[in-house]
Amino acid sequence: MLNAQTTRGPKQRREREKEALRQVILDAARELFVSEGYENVSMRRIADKIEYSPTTIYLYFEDKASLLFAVCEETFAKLAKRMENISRKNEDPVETLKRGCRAYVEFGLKYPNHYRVTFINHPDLHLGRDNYLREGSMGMRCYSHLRANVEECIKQKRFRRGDVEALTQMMWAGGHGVASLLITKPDFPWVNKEKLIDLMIDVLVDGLKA
Amino acid sequence: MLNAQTTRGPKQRREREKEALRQVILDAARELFVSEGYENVSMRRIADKIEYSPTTIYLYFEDKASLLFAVCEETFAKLAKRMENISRKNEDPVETLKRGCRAYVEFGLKYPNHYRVTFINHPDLHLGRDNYLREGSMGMRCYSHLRANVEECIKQKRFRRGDVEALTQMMWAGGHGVASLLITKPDFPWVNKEKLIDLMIDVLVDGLKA
DNA sequence: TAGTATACTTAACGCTGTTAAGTGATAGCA
DNA sequence: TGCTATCACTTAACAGCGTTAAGTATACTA
Repeated sequence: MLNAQTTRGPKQRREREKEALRQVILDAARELFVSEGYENVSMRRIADKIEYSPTTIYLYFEDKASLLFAVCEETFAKLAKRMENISRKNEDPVETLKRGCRAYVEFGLKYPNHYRVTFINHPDLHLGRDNYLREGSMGMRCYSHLRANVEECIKQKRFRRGDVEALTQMMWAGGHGVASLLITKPDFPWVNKEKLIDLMIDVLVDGLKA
Repeated sequence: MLNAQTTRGPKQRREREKEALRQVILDAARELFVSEGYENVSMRRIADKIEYSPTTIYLYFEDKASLLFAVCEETFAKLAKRMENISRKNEDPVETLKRGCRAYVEFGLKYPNHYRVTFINHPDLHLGRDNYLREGSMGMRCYSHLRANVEECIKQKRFRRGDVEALTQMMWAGGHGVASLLITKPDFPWVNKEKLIDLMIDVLVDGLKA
């Protein structure tokens, strides 16, 4: 029984090739989505880039939104990793929370089109396809991490208020407000971006402190 | 010279009729945009609704985005009025600021599709068509009003910090963060909406207080 | 009353996401 | 080794989109 449950053989080779093409499609889509924005990229353009016919993509992804969803999961995973690194380095929970929020906003500013499609636009939302923050997703992992941060601050009695869930959502909303406005309204006469980010985080934390 | 610079006559009548049709188009567009969202409404659907051919719309508006822009101006005007009413009623500037922010967020939640197109989505943004907050626009009027609110708080030494512009933008970002997340992620397990709104505003103001 | 300007429509262009049907190679079995 | 069925992929098409060029009546002017 040499070939039972092996990773070799023609069947396995084809499976690997399928997986490889899936990744090629995903890479092409990510590159185009990030550089030009979801709405400005057509399935035909992605197909052109990888030198396959447009319909081939549909053999690997249900539709355009699914493609976007897969790309977003990768992005979220990166962000989650980044935030977890910050937690490991720092001891003070309040400082960790601040740095985490900062990392979140700057991540958004660094990859604006990515942030757009992941946190702002949500195409086909109204159709109940809001998978981006479902249980077990990378987005939820980011949220849970932020939540743990906030919880630690409360546990150590650094905050005056105690509703973990509400406080987490408020911190998220504060970061998202700054990030999304800076991204979607680049022509507005903003004060210095870094200053605005710091101000939001500092004021929120100040307002919470015991 | 009875007819010199009069408001009557065939020429004037036609002008009035033109203006009337413009408003009919605008009303139809607003209704569809608000109930179904900008992206899900086609020019042909608007045309059907008013029983004209699609091309007629282009005699009154440059393109779909212009139509949206006109609708947004109306929305902004409503919001501006609402905020100005609050200022007139209240004496305490901090309370006024809080109520103004609250009004802003609740306005967004009441007209989510309107808020989407006005503050979140911005189609054709990347093409430099970000007219929504240009000088003299209704959007800018709202912002200026908020700014005046903040300025009054600072003048009366109710706040610890003094950068009017930065503080205004932070308050806006806080409100926008809550509004946009609640609108774009309705499936997320939010805490009570009212509570989240109040929390954000209270914590921000607390963090600013002298 | 003839001619022109105005208000609107018809038909089309080049896109879009998506799908049904078709093709050609390959793998497994007789 | 030869047949068949499966698999990976493509071609062609559908129904829709925003937008525009060209055409047609109608109403006003001279």
